[in-house]
Amino acid sequence: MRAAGIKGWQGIQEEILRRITAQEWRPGQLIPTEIDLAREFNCARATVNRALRNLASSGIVERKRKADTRIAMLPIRRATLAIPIMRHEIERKGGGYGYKLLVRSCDIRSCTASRWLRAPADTAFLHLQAVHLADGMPYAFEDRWINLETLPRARSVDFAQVSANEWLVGNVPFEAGDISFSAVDASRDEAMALQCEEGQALFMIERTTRSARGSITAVRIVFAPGHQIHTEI
Amino acid sequence: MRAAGIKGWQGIQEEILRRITAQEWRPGQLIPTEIDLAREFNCARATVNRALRNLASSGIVERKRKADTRIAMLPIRRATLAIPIMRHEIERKGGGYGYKLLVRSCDIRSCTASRWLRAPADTAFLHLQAVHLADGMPYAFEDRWINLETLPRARSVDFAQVSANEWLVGNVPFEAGDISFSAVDASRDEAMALQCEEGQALFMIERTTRSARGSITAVRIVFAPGHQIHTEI
DNA sequence: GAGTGGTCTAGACCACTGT
DNA sequence: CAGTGGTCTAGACCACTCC
Repeated sequence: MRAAGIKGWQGIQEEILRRITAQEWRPGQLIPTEIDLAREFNCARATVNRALRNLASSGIVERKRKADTRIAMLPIRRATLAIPIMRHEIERKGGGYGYKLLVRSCDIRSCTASRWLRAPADTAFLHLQAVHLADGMPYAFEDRWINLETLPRARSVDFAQVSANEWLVGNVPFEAGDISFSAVDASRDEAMALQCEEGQALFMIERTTRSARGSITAVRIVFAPGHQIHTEI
Repeated sequence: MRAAGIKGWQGIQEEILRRITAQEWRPGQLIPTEIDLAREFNCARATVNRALRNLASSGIVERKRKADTRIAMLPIRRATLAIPIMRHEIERKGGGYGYKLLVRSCDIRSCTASRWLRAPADTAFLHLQAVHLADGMPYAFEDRWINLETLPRARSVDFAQVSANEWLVGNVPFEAGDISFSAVDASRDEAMALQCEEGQALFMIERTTRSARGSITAVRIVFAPGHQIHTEI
């Protein structure tokens, strides 16, 4: 007979969480093996596995093979946050989307961009600057470098109508990359583009993306004052 | 015979990603059912399910039951970021951790905090302000409200030695909550606590946590200038 | 070498949802 | 009502790692 209320892998997950928060299992402690838990909960090992795998992806437990059975948390949590396309984000908030290209320079060499994208120093880039608008008001300012060695097609694209953001989504092999979030004081250019005061605090996202063939693009996006991103745990 | 190189649920995932980026399957389009894919890849449906479930959790595909079979992406990506304990974060960066409690006020009523935590207007709170230090330098300033109705134990805790951050981890039932990230101009208090200029751009995290018994705590953390959080996709 | 987690399979039942 | 994804089971093999 299974304990009352323990149903499915989610039920098992909840029971494990309960034991952790009730201090029955303490941070750093090893917990029983999948087989033992399956016996206890009277279910298949795969079900326990699913629960523990999910807990591991949330950072609640750590799993290694063999005697490093399962270690309970050294408490870290993971939050997942959505990285939408700018136009979708604005339209979801009920705003009318607008886009204005400010700068488009082809075949630029930039040490900064090369280092950022870990590309050879003489790599040719397409440099773009643009503003995304919500109901006509500046929403975000985007400063982007596109690697023309790995993405020569971009050379012939006029980014006046379609933002690089959207074009890349539809035209680029699946990407990996890093993302950073931080806060910066608005530079003169950014203040001008976003119609805010110089020095105002702006939320910034920097990201690089790369494919199997090499680095693709690096972008720095600063949002109009007050922007925030939100997620639930 | 299975197609060359397609092995396991990860292989299936990669093949699906390849088809998406190769434009064989386009954003918004329905893709074959699990059963059909299992036949094609010559594997069990559970294996296909695992691949598709993972893609769904990354935001690459959307899944609904029945005819809303599987819709390929309206391209959103999800990043997961770690939410560590302040002390661990600082120590991982190689800094010596320090902590200084600035304010501790018990049985405070605050309309702002009540609204923030969706608690009744006359809820009693414990109000804390503290600074986290890395190698003696201000690292983050924390302004926290703890709901004494749901967590009366907190009343008797002296948070001078152990940060609320850590105490809560070890003493509070498993939590849900929201997190927001934004950028703010340093207030006078924050500038003082962080030894920076008033008005400087600071990275801010706001989060609330709640348990089954009700809301627990709300906290606003501002980091010293230059702080950034990082993740990979 | 033995034990553990990672994964796969073949089959099954259920819940939801569009027709 | 029928079809789809969500989940569970019982059994199996493999890779890695600790002893």
